[in-house]
Amino acid sequence: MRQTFTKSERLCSKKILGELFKKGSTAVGTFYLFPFRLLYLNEPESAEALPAIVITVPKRQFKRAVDRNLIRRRVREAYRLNKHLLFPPEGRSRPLPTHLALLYTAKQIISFEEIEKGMKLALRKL
RNA sequence: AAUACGAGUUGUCUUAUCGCGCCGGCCUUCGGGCAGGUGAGGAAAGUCCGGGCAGCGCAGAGCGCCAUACUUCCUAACGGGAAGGCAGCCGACUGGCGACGGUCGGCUGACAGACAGGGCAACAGAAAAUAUACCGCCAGUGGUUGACUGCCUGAGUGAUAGAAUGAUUGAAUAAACUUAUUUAGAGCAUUCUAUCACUCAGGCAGUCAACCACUGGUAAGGGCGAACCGGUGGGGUAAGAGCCCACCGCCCGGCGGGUGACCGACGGGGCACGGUAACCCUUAUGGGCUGAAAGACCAAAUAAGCGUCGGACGCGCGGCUGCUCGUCGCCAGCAGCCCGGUUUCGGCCGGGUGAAAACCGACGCGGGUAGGUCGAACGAGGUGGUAGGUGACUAUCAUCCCAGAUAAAUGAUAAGACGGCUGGCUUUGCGGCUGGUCGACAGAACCCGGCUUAUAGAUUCGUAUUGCAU
Repeated sequence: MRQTFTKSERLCSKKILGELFKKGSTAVGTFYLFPFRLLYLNEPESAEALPAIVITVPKRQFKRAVDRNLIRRRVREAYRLNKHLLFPPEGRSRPLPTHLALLYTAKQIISFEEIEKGMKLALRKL
């Protein structure tokens, strides 16, 4: 599959974001896997589309906008290059999430290889 | 050449793979696809000033609040900038006995007003705001001490003169060498007297010095302080003092120069007028408030409301008069009308009459949520030339179009180059080969003009110092 990352794959709606980050919601699945915390949401009616994702980097940890930009771009690249793992050749056992949030939780800027490693594990787990 | 300081410029590059936003073009099964173009900064940062723009507010005036504060200019505007003035500091040269000044260069300055008014000033110090007098200096008075001078008294010493006594010596005489006597002279010693000198003691007087006390003069000097009532040199004085003089500084005056801040020489005044306005205050000037999450528009959903249509349900049953129709009654239609109670009025209640509304559905309007569009990328615009201006800057001509996202693009990875640091091998050396590591500060968000702050490295110019060569 193509390694694109278009607008439809980005989660922009404030409403869905609010739903995703609402505490205690049963519809939201979550797990932690270094260096990310993942939040995801299923909506059955939109079946085979790619999920819309959002990446967050905490401002508390990284004061400079330059640093946050760098991390976000690395994470995005890691997702873009590895999102084919969401569609294993033997077929999915669980329904594909429609909305996905990637929260960067590491305390410092880490290299692209490490981010990619974590991203692969996370996508396989999904 | 190196280093330091100041002013400026710049602030990594290339290729490959996979991607992203925007633009117009083509294709499209309307989901999108294709190739092309384009895509972070000097500070995009801080959000400290100023403006554009937008909404709201707004008769006029006053008070309050905030900001600014040497002058002139620049600018859309500014708390920004330019040029200039003044003050302070530093450097070089230079004049003067000195206080202090002159010229050039650099740096710094919230640099309006302290006779409009009020307030404040720790500690130290004698004294801190109508000055004062601690030490000191000077004069006078009194006392003490000392020194000197003069006089008086007493004592001592010495000298001179006289007298007395004593021995000695010379001469003469006598006697036996020696001795005796006489005589005069000389000096010596002692004593006394007188005079003189010196020393000591005492007294009196005077002068001087030191100390103490008091009275007065003084503010030169010392000392205190952030600051204390002009400074220097001379005269003057008991000591001193603008007390007097010259100069320096200050104040006042008109004159001249400058757009102005201010400057200049001249004349006058012996000199007063302390600091703090970053305490209140005064004066002058400016400021309406809020910010693009402003604001405008489109608009799924959806509440109230409105309109149209349709449906369903309910109401209709009181009285009188007249007219019409009618053979009369009954019935029907038309027209008109109120009645009672309370109340100041408006009006209210009940009844009556008439009308409307109330229910459901559909559609439309309206409204505006999700979402979207604009605001919002041609501008106080960039670059170059010409002209004006000391300059900030302005005018004009030519030329260019240069990010536009919106949970927010401008990237990720790899390789190489370049530069810095560093290790190894090699070379007399220049250098060569090879490995490692690092490549600053920092990411547009409505747009401009400034200010401030951050910044590895490279580089230009100027100044200073040092080294080398000539």
